[in-house]
Amino acid sequence: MSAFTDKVIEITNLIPKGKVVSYGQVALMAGVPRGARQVGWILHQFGDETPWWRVINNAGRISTKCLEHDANMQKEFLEKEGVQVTKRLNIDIENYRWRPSHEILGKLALDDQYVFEIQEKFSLS
DNA sequence: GCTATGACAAGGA
DNA sequence: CTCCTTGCCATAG
Repeated sequence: MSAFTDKVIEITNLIPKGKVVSYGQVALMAGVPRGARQVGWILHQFGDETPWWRVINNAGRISTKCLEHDANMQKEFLEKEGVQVTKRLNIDIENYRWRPSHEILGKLALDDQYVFEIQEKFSLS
């Protein structure tokens, strides 16, 4: 396992119940700003040890294709936690997005400058 | 070391 | 809003 993989799993486990994040956001926090695709790939492999259903794409849509853990299952998991999901698998991501505190970001072995950039990016919109 | 493969993202049609 | 294209980058083979 690489450091990147460890980070992704660690971060995913930090997502609070009832909140969601985008793949790109996880990648950003893991230190690879454009590693969104890898995040999806990793969650597919380690889905049994992470709350993978709290990670969706930035368009607010569920995009899993996995037969073992399909979109309908993810929809039910989220609704059970209080997250509204439409029949078209749409989610108001900005309303449920998890905005990690500076303390949490600091524990991810990231330098302060990087942490600052992340927070600045998510404080917008 | 090189190519193929995505549970993505963003911008254009 | 929905499709399509291009850019991305860690893994697998």
